[in-house]
Amino acid sequence: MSVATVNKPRARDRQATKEALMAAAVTVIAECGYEGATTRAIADAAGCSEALIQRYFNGKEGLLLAILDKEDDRSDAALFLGRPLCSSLAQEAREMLAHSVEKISERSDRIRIVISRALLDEAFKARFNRIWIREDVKSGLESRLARYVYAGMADPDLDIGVAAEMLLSLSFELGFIHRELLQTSPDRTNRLLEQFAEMFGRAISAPLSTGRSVSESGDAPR
Amino acid sequence: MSVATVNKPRARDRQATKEALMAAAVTVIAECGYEGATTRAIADAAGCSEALIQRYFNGKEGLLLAILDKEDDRSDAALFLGRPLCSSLAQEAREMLAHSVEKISERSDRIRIVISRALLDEAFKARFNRIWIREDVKSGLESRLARYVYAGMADPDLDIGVAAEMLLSLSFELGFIHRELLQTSPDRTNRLLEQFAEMFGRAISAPLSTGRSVSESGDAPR
Amino acid sequence: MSVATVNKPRARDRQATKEALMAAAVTVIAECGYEGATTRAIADAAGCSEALIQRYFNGKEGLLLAILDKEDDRSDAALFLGRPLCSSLAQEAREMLAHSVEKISERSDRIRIVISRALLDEAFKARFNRIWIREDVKSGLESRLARYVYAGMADPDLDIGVAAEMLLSLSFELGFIHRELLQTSPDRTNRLLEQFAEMFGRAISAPLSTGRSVSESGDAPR
Amino acid sequence: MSVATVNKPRARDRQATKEALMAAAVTVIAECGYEGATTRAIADAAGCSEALIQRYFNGKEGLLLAILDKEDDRSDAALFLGRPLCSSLAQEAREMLAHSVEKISERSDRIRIVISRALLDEAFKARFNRIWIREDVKSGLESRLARYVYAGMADPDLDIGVAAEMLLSLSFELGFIHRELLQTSPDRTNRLLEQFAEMFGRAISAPLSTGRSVSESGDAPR
DNA sequence: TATGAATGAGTGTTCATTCAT
DNA sequence: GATGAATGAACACTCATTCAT
Repeated sequence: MSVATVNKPRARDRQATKEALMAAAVTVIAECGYEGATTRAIADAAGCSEALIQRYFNGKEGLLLAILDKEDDRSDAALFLGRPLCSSLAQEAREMLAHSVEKISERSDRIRIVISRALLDEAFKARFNRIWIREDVKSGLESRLARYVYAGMADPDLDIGVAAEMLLSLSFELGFIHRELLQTSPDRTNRLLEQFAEMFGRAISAPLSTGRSVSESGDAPR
Repeated sequence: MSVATVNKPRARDRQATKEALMAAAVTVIAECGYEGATTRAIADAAGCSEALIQRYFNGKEGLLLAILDKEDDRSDAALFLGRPLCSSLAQEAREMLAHSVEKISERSDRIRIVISRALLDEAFKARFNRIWIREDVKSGLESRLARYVYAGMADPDLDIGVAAEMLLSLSFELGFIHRELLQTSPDRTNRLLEQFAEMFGRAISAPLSTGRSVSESGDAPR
Repeated sequence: MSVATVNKPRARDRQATKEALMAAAVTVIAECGYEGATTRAIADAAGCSEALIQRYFNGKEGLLLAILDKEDDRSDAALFLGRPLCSSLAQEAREMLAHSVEKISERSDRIRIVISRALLDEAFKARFNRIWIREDVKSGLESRLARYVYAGMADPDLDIGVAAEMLLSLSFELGFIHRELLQTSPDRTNRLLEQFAEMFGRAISAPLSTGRSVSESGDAPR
Repeated sequence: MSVATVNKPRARDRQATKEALMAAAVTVIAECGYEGATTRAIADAAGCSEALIQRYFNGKEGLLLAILDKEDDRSDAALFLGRPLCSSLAQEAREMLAHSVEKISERSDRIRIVISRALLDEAFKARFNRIWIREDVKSGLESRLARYVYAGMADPDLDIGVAAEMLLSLSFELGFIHRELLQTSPDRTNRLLEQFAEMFGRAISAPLSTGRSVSESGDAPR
């Protein structure tokens, strides 16, 4: 009614508003937790009205789901999988781990939110797994490892699938568990990364006589 | 008068009620999430009045903290660390992983609750890490690995600390991430465990010449 | 340009849309109650935009008022009042009641809505009564009854106005209260209608003092 | 924290609070309509906290149901039915109508609320009818009328059940429709009551010859 | 003109917490 | 000490309405 009535009416751009809400939600939830993040706070952060969370996402839960669905990004893995093979398995592991750690860290807020919720909500967990478990990524990784086997660099007796799984596990450990949960410093994470890669290389390298010879000596200590 | 008071459950009840509340809280929170778990539901599950959560734990948050503190259990790691060395590194890894996976699964509810919260609450995360990162466990594990090195079974050039960290990482991956988050089946988890152990053994085994020379000295430490 | 505008539905649509909105409102309100009926649901049912409720009716309340005003339909009562007199008062009552019950049932949704609201909203009730209480209908009915008196068929000592009121009361009872509120079956309603008509006939045809003296003659008519 | 912190903590009397809430609800809903009556306003009027509406009545709807259930009062009809017979049928009708009108007017707020809602809510209507349709009252009334028949004062050929229904209909018309909906003045209501009673008496009195004689003259006026 | 994006005031409801008993 | 009645602040969500396009 008075002069100061100019309440910015926000751009009338449905898509932009939806994205502003999703970005705001990630920020606020990462800070306050899912239930701690009020729709009011999210709307304020997005610079729009609370009601739009209901209209566009069918409520707060829908907003979380939309964030989860956005996690379904096929592009960055493809990027890595398309690169030429490395000169050694250790180097391959190093680059794969480094790539993963970086990608995870870029999306760490979203991942924290989504995993935190998945741990306590069965339905959400199921949906999360449908999106998170990337069989294409795993099989892409297996293909690469298979090429090392073919090149005589990796032990043909090993289960390539398990090796791929181990690499994925280590990347999640370094990129998420250490960095986001245990708060390991970047320096230490990098050192671990280097040495995990080294060890992984040794673990699946074509057997030098060592592995065998040692097992021949097979006497248990003590 | 004084006689009649004997009828009422007294003093010792306090401790029993506290524990009933904590157990109820774990159950209810695991089911509904932390904020989804109402004090009413917890009190009902514990068979007492809501007000006691206030009195005994200084509120709901205090109850969660009490649960976290209970995680600080020094006993089961000690159990494993006290066992005799294995006949091979792969076997050592196998037993360590199996032990961890079992222990984690026994406490999976509490761990899920606590990690879910730690991911989104900085203060809680700090407290969690003070309790969760068990330097004693890690150094115990390093000691065991060192004895394999001393026995010529492990590569003395490798960083024992990193190897221990890798083993811990793999155990968390298998015991928690796969079992609780990714819902990997027990069968597949066991298969992964076997092969991770195998690969870990190869990763840190002594290389060719070294292995031999040390293994010649082959007397078990201790 | 001028040709193209013909493609767009124009001018006459305004009235059609208004009526679509009113019809939709009756349907939706009858189903969900007045406050339960959202403008969105009404607009959807009418196949147009919510904003038109604002533009055309000046808001939701205005839409209700428009519905109420439509109740002001002079035609059907006239229809009945224009018919020739019946051969008996019971028959007159029967036909009048049947006519009313039918008319009420045709408009039962609108009536339910409007009465439900009138019961709890003084202003609305006043407006409702201005429209609902049809003095013309009542006096038309009185005229008819007067003609039965004139014909010697009805007791001239009775208050014709009261008799008309009684007939109107009974028609409302049968047509609305029984059918819409008490959910009396159509069969039972019809049986009541027959006998109410019969009793009404006896009530106003008997000469005053007769009650007792005639009872001495004790033969039942019919 | 300051001096003025003394927020009356209300008597700790569950039953009293429940009744205060129900009374407040009747008042507020009668004034504002069901949906217009906010739980906040009801709680304020009752002098307690909103939360108690949820706790005690399971929400606003439950509060309305509780009000409806209170309508289930067997006592006042019994009062009337226990009285001695009157000297005439007209007098019987007069007293019955007067009694009903008075009882309805005493509870008019509750009845308005409950009927207003029943008109637009099928489930509520069903529940309302289970409580409102008092077969015991109707059969009590029939018994009384039967005694007039036995005394030779009422026509034995008439359907006593229908006569009772008519009386109940007229009482509802006078007591509720006229008084609460049409806002007929008390004076006019009383005049109608007197004459309705008179007419009812004539309607069911033992038959007179008039009926016959008038029907004999059977030519329709006009 | 008609639309639909946007809003803000206000809803019923929840819940950890307090406190008289 | 233990209870449960009571609370108030805060919640997600609704909806009639406004207004730029």
